[in-house]
Amino acid sequence: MQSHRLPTLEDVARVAGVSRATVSRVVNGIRNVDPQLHELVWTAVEQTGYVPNKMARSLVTRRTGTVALVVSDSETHDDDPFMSRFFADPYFGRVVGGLMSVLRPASVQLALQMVGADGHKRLVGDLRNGQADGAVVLSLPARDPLPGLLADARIPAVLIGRPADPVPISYVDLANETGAALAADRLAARGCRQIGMISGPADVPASQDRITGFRRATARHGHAWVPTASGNFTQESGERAMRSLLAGHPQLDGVFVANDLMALGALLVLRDAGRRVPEDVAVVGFDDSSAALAARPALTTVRHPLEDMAAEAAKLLLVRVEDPDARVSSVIYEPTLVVRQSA
Amino acid sequence: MQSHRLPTLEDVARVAGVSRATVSRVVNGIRNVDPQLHELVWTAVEQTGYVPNKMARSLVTRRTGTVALVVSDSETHDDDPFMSRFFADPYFGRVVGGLMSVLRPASVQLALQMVGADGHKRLVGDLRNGQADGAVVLSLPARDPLPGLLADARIPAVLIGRPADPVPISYVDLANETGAALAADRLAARGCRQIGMISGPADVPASQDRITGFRRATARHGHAWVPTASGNFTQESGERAMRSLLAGHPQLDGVFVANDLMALGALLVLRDAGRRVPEDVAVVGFDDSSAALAARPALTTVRHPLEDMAAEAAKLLLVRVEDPDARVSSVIYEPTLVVRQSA
DNA sequence: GTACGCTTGGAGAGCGCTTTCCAGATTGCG
DNA sequence: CGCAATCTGGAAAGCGCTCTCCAAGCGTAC
Repeated sequence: MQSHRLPTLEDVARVAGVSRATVSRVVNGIRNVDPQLHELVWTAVEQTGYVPNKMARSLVTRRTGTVALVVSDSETHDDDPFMSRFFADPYFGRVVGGLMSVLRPASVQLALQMVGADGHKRLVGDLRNGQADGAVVLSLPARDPLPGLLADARIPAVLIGRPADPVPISYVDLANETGAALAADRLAARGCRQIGMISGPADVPASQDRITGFRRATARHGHAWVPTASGNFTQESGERAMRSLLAGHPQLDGVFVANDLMALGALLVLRDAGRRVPEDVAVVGFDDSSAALAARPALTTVRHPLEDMAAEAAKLLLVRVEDPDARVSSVIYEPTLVVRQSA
Repeated sequence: MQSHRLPTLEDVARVAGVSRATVSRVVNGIRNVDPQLHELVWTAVEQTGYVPNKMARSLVTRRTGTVALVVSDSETHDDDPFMSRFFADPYFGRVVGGLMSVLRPASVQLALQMVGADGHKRLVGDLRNGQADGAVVLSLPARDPLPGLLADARIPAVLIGRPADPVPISYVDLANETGAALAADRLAARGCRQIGMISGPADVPASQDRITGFRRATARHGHAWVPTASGNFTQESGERAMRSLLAGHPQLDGVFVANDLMALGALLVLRDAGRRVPEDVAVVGFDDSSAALAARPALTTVRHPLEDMAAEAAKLLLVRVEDPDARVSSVIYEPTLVVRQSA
């Protein structure tokens, strides 16, 4: 084992009896190098245990081989504890898993970045000079200025979930409206007469789309008006919303809940209220997260292929990193309904 | 906005009319620099929009300001899909959240690294020359060689969960035995006569400790023999284990389940079998994950302060990065029992 | 036999930053 | 008032790598 200093290109060159340039060419597999020299160099590399220094390489190539996963919450102050709660959400893990599935084969690193309202400028600065080659952005709140800043700075970036305001930036998203419509159709098909909805926060695009899509579809089925209570995507808020919905509309016999976690809460409240699911009240969730399977009765829900979407985002980003002038593009995934027991 | 080239130290120096060295000193807050010059330099920095280039800085300082979160699964081949499943586990998110809570205030980046059996050597190589300043290791399988390799290479590293074999490396862990004993005490206090256990995989240290601790404590309470079924920490495996346990020991009136997810499964099976919880069968889980609260009845469980532990791991790592010769240390957390409804 | 084209390896100029070493300026004290 | 001691800012040497020239070396054709 080397004492302290790690072997450098120089060392390998000396051992192999060639110049640094030649070693560099061999290591990077470039150009025509005499096969004999090629061989010679490789043995020298093995022998010295040489590993190229990433920093030095990046300094000249202007490439880091890293992309950032930016969790942006512009409404949160930088040292708020809020965001750590976000990490516990299955959402986060699914995204990471999806990203990794394409990043790892491409030998690209993933660096985690959290940024609150105050960090936007610094983040863009850091990104601009090679903190990372690009960024996948998870924009929590509505009207996040970050996508715009990123676009202005010409930093390769891909959003997961469409931006609230139109911005020239690539993104992947789910056809949330279609998904919500699927839920509405199911409820209607079951013959529900009095349909309600538990929505997410009103200012999140994905949440808005689910509301719009659900309303439009129920209207098509003859339900002019759908009572709605809103939560913030946590189980607890789902319980609260269900309680209020039930209080206002006792004959409710079908409800669409904008995510599975809230649906879980709704299920508990319904049970406590003595309603059978799905006999008395049919429930449809959204996301098809692991919670949906864990629920009793198992949740009928709209499948949200988050892993695939994250993987696609990673692919788009990689393309964009390769060619910064590539066309801005978006990929919209079609949700499907997963029928289980709750509706 | 600059056209293409970002401003460098040189540029700032020219604008301020001083040398690069002086700008560097000011930017890094070093040495005595004339307050007037200091001021001058800062305005030049603002004016040019200068952001130090991390790569160049790292190249000379040998510091990256990044630590890696290594998810090691030496039993998995590098392109197995297994690990992506791991990300969806709340465990992962809790660790990330805990790490971030100390890394972010310290302005240290977190880079995600997954590594299977084949990647160990490369990982160590990459780490050794400045991929990252150190690593927090999440070692999934038993007998992972990685901790040893890391120690040999003198790479600052901290494990979450004790290593299977003794290795000179820092770690944080939970007093799993104590936790299991807490569960046993609770079951005994409730007057359970026929106690069973659903354990995790036999080769994972944490799992072993829970088994040992539970057996020892039940023995103290006069239960010489505890029937045990094992799972792999998933809900589904918990269901299976519960079914087999119930089949073999119909008069079971108390069960300790080695994690909450499996406990969730056990609860479902018990309900299907017509057993009331906790009246007929008392159930104690482990982890106090969000699943424990979501369960009905809410799960009595052993609290596993994973976020705190991860935060501590980050602190230990930071210390070690600062002083590589710091003493190897371990921090063991004491679990507590969270009594809810299931026992 | 000379000229010309092509291949191949080496020299060397940076990439942007930190940091050591030194010279010049300033101060304190005899 | 002079000399040593102290402080400040600049020049310059790298950190390890890539990549653009350039000079040989070789083969071919005239």
